[in-house]
Amino acid sequence: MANIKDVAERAGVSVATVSRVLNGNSPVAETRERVLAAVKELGYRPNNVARALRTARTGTLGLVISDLTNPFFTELADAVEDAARGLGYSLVIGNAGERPAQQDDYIRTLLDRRIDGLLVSSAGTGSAMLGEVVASGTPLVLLDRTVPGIDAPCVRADGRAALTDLAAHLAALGRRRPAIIVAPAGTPTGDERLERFRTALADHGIALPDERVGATPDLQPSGGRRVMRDFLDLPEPPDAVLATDNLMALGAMDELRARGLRVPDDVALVVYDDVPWFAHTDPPLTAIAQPTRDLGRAAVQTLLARIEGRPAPDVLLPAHLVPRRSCGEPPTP
Amino acid sequence: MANIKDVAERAGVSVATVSRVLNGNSPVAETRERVLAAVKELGYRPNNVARALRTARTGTLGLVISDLTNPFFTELADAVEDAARGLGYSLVIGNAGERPAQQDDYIRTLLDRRIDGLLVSSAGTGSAMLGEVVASGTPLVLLDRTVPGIDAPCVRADGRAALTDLAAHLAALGRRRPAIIVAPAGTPTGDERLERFRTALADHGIALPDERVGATPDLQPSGGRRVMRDFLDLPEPPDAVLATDNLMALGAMDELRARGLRVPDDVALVVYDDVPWFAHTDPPLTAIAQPTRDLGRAAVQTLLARIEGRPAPDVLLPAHLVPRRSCGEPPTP
DNA sequence: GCGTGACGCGTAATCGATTACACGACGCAC
DNA sequence: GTGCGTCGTGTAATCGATTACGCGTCACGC
Repeated sequence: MANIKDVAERAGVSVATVSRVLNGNSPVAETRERVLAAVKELGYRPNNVARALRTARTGTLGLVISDLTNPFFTELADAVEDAARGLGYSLVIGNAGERPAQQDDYIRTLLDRRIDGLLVSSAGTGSAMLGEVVASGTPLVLLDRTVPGIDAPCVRADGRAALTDLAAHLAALGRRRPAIIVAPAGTPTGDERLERFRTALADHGIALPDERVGATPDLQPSGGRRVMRDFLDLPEPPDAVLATDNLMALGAMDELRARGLRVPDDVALVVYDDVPWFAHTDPPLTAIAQPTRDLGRAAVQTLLARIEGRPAPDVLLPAHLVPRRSCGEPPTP
Repeated sequence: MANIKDVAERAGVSVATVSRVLNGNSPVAETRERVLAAVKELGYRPNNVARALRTARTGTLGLVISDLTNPFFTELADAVEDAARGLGYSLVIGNAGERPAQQDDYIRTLLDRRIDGLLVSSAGTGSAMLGEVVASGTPLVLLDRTVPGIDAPCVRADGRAALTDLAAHLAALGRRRPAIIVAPAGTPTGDERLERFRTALADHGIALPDERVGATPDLQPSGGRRVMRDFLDLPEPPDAVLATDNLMALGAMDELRARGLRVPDDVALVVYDDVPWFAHTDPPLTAIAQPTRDLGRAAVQTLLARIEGRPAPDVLLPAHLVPRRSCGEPPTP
């Protein structure tokens, strides 16, 4: 591939002039046409590696996502990528697959590649490598999941209003024995959802006892199914279940079907994360929808602020309840 | 961040020695310990940008995927990424969103970044930029979708055996009026699936007339639903429908449910691409499963062969039929 | 005792761009 | 005519690594 020297030779100018014409940093008059002609004839494209070395800017952002095959994160990654591209950045996606070791591996690689900034939706609870990112001075923004002790802005959804609405919704429909399927205790996201759901239910005089709080080790259908099995074996099984992640909801549905129970007649089902599929299930699932695309956009904007040295506060965007038929009320079309 | 010069100074050696210790290219004895100590103390990590400039190897592969939010491609991307990482490469993913212009945009960017090789599952039929990739000498491998006129190996699934099996399966279950939902004519993948399905059915004396071949402009649920609507409005509606993409199948199911029709009692439904979700639908959907992870692995291996100058033929991996309940036969557990 | 080769290491060129600095030409004012 | 500012351009340093080449040291063999 042609380099800047080839262009300079062909145009009969120095490499500095070619660079100036292409970057428009300082005025170039007479020779401009000749340079542009040479660029076109040779099909010259600046080598981004060399440019990055010199300018210490790669034009690349990194995104480490906890599980790319989880539709919520797929959509989030897609939104981040759209936003980044719109601002002239390209994006390197690393998929941690919910494995902290792999996550650290990826962060390491991205730092070595000298990306301009890093977005992380962290798998697991903590990460030694995240401390290193901060120490290295690479701008960092946490996405969807906070990490205690890490000094970086966090962009995520605020589910409180939605959970309040959900409690009211379930109360209005006469559900009295709610249950919740959460990630293992200790994960900030899960704890917060549980806490808030419980509080909101209490406002309607409904209790959420510990035996109807089921934790799964992994965010997978199998875990959701196991918890639902335990719920249904209770002396007083729940009449409404909130799964705080979409994959766990799938497993929960499987168990219900296996027992011949019907949604919403026997058990109401609500899912956190409104992935497109849930509008196509039978019945369509009531969901708590996170503003995924807005989250992606806000995350990139926050990261850009950090890159440019501007102040970047946390961002909390409201999630909202999307009532469908899985709680018993007909949807308002 | 510390660079190689800092390490050299601290260890009291030259930068060349540091480089040699770290790369192990030539023997270094005496000073090795001092260098390693200095590396550790400074937390030195080689700058990959500089290394890439010097060696003309970035250690990065590019993947341009036609639609990342389509679960089939999500899994494919995940598989490619796993395979690449296993071989010491990182992966830049570009999502074309089925827009040829965006795809070209991404390919351009990746070429500018001097990636070592490129994988493309092309959106649309042709692409001027793919020609440029070949011309630029960047190793290229096509994934899942061939592109006529592009001289690059293609890695994809061979659905012929699965379609043959499917025809037999449907015939055995007494289905006599099959239909197929395909991508618009002209896309090699769609044409091939249609052709093969028709041939395989003919072997059982079953016809696939044109009125039961429905094309959608986009690979989306809405398109699948529209085609299914037309099918059901026929004087003789089909008793079995094959959707050649998973998203189209979702739309088709919506239309069936909206009309109160039941799967498989009224219409059998088969979907191309066995994404995890289909095991959780009601009823679980009979699917044609592509060997997604194997495809990803084979694609990376083929690309590596190209990078290293080894011969790289096309790869065809067999898809297979996964019978579930959506055609009427109980699944064999 | 000296040539020879292996070994370990430093010097400097190199990759392809950006950019500080300097210099020549030109125009204008005195 | 001389001095000076402006404009356009070239020269060369630089980013941080890799690596060809060369030099000094040492062991060995004759």
